[in-house]
This record gives sequence, structure tokens and C-alpha cells, in this order.
Amino acid sequence: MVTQFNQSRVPVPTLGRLATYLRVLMELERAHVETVSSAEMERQTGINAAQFRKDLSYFGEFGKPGVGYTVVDLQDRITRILKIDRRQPVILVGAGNLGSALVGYPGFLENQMELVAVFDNSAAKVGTVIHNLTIQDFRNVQELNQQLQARIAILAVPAAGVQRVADDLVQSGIKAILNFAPATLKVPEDIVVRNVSFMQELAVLSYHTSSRLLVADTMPPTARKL
Amino acid sequence: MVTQFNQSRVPVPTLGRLATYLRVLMELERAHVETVSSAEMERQTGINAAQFRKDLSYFGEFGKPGVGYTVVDLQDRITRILKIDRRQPVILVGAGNLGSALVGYPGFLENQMELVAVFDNSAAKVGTVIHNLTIQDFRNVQELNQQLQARIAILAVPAAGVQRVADDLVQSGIKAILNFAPATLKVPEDIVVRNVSFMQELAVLSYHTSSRLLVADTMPPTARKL
DNA sequence: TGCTGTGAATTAGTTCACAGCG
DNA sequence: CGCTGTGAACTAATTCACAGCA
Repeated sequence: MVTQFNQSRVPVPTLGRLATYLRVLMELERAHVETVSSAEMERQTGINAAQFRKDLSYFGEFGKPGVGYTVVDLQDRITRILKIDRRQPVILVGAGNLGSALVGYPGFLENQMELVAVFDNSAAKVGTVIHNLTIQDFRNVQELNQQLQARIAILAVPAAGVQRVADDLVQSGIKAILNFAPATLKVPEDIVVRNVSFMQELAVLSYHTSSRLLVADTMPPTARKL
Repeated sequence: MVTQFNQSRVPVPTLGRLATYLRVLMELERAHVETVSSAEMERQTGINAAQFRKDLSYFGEFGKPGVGYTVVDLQDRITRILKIDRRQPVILVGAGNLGSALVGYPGFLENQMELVAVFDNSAAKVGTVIHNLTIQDFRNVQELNQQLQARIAILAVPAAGVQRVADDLVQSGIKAILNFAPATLKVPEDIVVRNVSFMQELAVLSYHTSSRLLVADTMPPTARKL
């Protein structure tokens, strides 16, 4: 589990939304928009305006009453909050289908996430190059990360070996793990894990593929809760 | 945002956890374990035992007091709840890096999600084969899905074109969308969308890579109040 | 006795509604 | 005015705690 001793009182969903705000702010900047109101942000993101203001309020005061928020200033503040105001080195473990696809993901650069190394344990893969990165032997992760000082790791390895990989990563100084393997990781309490589970997402969707219509159909529109 | 109509009183997170329970139950079955208690499930999943029992309670009574749950029975019940007791056809749009990687994902079959077609709009890709599936021209999605009757679609296209793709999918009978593009989709209220955002995940992790003094750090001196 | 199933209590997260500033 | 920032009200989700069954 995600073991969160929420020292600060910032809700976890708030952090995710900050990334969304940032994305929209970059779009606005590109369109030469200078200021934006919470109402306009709601239009762009689908996230309630009060939610937007509340999310920001955890970190200070950002806007001008009667005017709104200065696009570039707010951008700047959010990148600092999320610690992506400077390059954040990230390592990836597992150069299979998914891992290789992730290496090419352009969003990393845009958000100052710099993929600094890719590891695998297959002899056949070690030494080959994907997207300018030579695949490293995972057995060397400890010494290599001494140099690289990455604190974030992405795990795209099969479920079977993932716990051992996670243990080694913690040993090598990793503090945060994005886990794509369908497995529950056990890590020390100061390590943060986020799981991305395609199956979980698809299960939620599958559940909704017909029951929804049935339920909605039997309900008068007025009884619908928003 | 994720158009949520909690018409039924089942919390959305419950559905995701059901997929996790199912995964563990399949592991237990493979290990020839016949019954399992909520406490043992907590050990395997990291999810609180009371949570497990409460999650199941939304759908009926499954266990035997003093004994626990019959592994295969519970498996069976969960697959029916999630509507993956029979093949659920799924289509994928976007045969780029990520899309192609997803086609090879072995978890689909295990969970009765059957990828029945892959679409792209690039002439270069249409007609080529990945994992036994010929890439189809997205312009034919409507007529092809008349045959296929998929209700779930996975979107792995660039953010720029994703809204138009989503519109066409809705036209062609899709009811649930798993969106990998960093964009906010506008869809009719009876369509369910789940967004998978790597950047959002990484942002949350990045935020947590150290510092307890973050709030003070990001507040301008004037805004500081303590 | 050892477990489940579930109301009650608790905690987390969202939205309202409005005072107050530019 | 038109907006922000935020207590207060509300809604959602989690966890407790225990009655009751096999």
C-alpha cells in the first residue's frame, strides 16, 4: 500500500491535479494567454473552480482578486511545488514491451523528468540501445545510482521478480517507485509507491459497460445525483 | 474530469480493489489453497481486512463465519461482478509506442479482456500486423465496430487529436474509455472515462522525494503565517 | 472459538457560500 | 464590481468494533 503519513495536510489527489493544471497552463502560455481565472480553469480541466482554488490554497496565495492568476507565475509555482523546476533524474527497470515504450514517452522531457538509465537483467538486452540509452545490467544498479542519484524509479518488470527488484532499488537510494507490475510491493515506510494497474482500470470500465444504463433507465432524471 | 455518476452505491475504489482481490485469488488457486480469510487477504494485498469484507458486502454475502471464503467461489463471484466472466471485447486506438506495447500485454487474456481490433490513422501503419492483429484504418471504426460490438476502447493517441477520436468512438457504440492521452475529454454523461496519466503519477512521486519544509519553501516570505 | 457482515465512528476529500481585496 | 481564499457544510471512503453464526 501507499503508506502515507500525510505529515503535511495536502490531499494526495491535489498533487495529481496540480500536474493537470500545469499541463493546461503550458497550453495557455503557448496561446499567449497572460492571466486565467479559476472559472476558466474549470472549463479547461473539468475540475471544479473551488477545487482549483482550494488545491492552490494549501501552498499559499497565488491569485489577484478580481483578476485571476498570472499564467507564467502560477506555472512557476506549481513546478516548484512538484519539484520539477529542475531536472528530476529517473531510472527505469525492465526493457520489455512496456518499458521500451515508456523510454520513448515525450512527456518526460516536457516535465523535467529525465530518464537517466534503463536496466534489465536479460543478458540479451544488456548493452543494446533504446532512444540513446544503453541498457544496463540491473546487478549494477547500486553502484550506478551512486553516480546518478535518482530518487524515482519506474518498474516495468514482470510481477514474479518485482519484489526483489524493489528491494534492490531501495538499497540503491530510490525513494519513490512507480510500479506497473500487478503485484503488491512491501517497502519501508519512508518509500512511496504508486501502482498503475491496467487491469484495475479495465475492471472499473467493464463493470460500468451495461449496469449503468439499466440503473439510469429505471431512475427518473430528477432523482439523479450530481 | 472523470464523469462520475455514482448511481449505484458502490464506491469506485471498491471496483479497483476487486481486481486486486481477483489477482490474489488466482495466485491462491494456483497454490491449491481452498479457503482464505479476510486477514490473510490483508497480508497478501496490503488492503485492510475490514475493507475487504466491506467491499464484498456491497454485492452480497460470500464467506462462512469461522472459516473464511472459498477461493474458487469468490473468484467466480468477482468475475461476474466485473463482467469478465465471459470475454469482453476491447478495441485499441493508436499504434504508436505505447499502443503497440499494450497490444502485447498478457494481462488482457488472463482477465478475459479480448483485444479485437487495433486502429490508427497513419497510412504507413494501416495494414501492418502486430501480435496477430492487422492495424485498421480508424476511418472505418464505425462500420467495423458494428460487427465487433466492443464497448470498451483504449486510447493511446497523441493529445492533439484525442477529442475527435473520442467523439467517433462514442458514435460507434463505445461506452467506456481508458484514456492515456494527457487531455481532458468531453463526452456524453453516459460514457465512462478513466484517465491514466504518467505525469500525474510522477508528479505525486516527485513531490514526495524529500523535504518536510515544502510549504514554507514554496511560500513567498509575505505569505508566510506562523 | 474464529471468523464474517455491518452499523457506527472516523477520517478524507469536495463543494458551497461568502467575506474581503484589488 | 469580479475575482480570490477559506471556514463551514456536505459527501465519500475507510476503519472500528462487535453481534451473531458455523
